[in-house]
Amino acid sequence: MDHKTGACRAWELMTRFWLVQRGHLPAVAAEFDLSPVQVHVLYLLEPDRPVPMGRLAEALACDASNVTGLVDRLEARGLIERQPASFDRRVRVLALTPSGTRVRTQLQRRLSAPPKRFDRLSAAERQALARLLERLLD
Amino acid sequence: MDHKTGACRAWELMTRFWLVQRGHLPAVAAEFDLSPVQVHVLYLLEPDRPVPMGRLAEALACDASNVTGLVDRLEARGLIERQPASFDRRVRVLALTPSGTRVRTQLQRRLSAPPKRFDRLSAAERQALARLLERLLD
DNA sequence: TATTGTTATACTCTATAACTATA
DNA sequence: TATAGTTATAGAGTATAACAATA
Repeated sequence: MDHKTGACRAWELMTRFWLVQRGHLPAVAAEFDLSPVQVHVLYLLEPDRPVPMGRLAEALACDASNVTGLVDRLEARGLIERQPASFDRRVRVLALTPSGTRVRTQLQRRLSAPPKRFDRLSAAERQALARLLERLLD
Repeated sequence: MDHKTGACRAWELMTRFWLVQRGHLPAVAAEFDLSPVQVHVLYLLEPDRPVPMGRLAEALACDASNVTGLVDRLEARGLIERQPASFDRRVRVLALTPSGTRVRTQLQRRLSAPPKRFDRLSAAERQALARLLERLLD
């Protein structure tokens, strides 16, 4: 019982954290003049790692038709571009433009900046947390 | 330096987790025939804890005008209801209906169910994680 | 005067269904 | 035949500006 309770408590807190952060995303996105989903897309597109459009739909858990418009608007802003895929002529892969790469770098820095309440944990505790999360997230 | 790196690594992983979960939300919401933001609203409305509409806008980091339509649709489905606020006649507070309370309970159970990869951590590690997260989230 | 919530408007996000090109 | 992506369409989510009621 303690076993199960412990697991649930930790996961419950992870869920709470996730939903609180979800509430912060619109404001963070607005700092970059982006929408929440645009932030998510940019986050998923790592530099020099083109992603097929279908893979994006999977990661966002949305319909493929939705990705078309999403990509249209990001492409119109010059942040990403469609490229043909060498392995299959039906597939279009997405790559960051130089401009998109710069925005993504700033975004990553912004998202990775720990909030001030992180000070509550000592260096050792932070490392312990990082190790636990690493094992949890692959 | 180790200090700062440790903090960033842990937070970076929290951020990664958050965005991965964000990708899962549409599918979870669909299980309940809800949209992601509707799940978020229901999660924020605890039973017997009426919330002013303006507070909801804050928590979602969205404009107040947006909350009107959001609440309209949830109210039309009989999950929540607007009530007058005793302390200020301009304010409308939101409360779960009995039906909304039931849906929220199921939702909470669904969201709190730890994924199978939680097995990677021992009971002691899960407790340690829960303790660290508790201190981090207030 | 300032604030809470609504309305009108416009644009983005999203899914469904039908389509094109390729496999 | 099956799959990747697009188009057309409709509805939900979102912000801005103007408004009504109340503080």
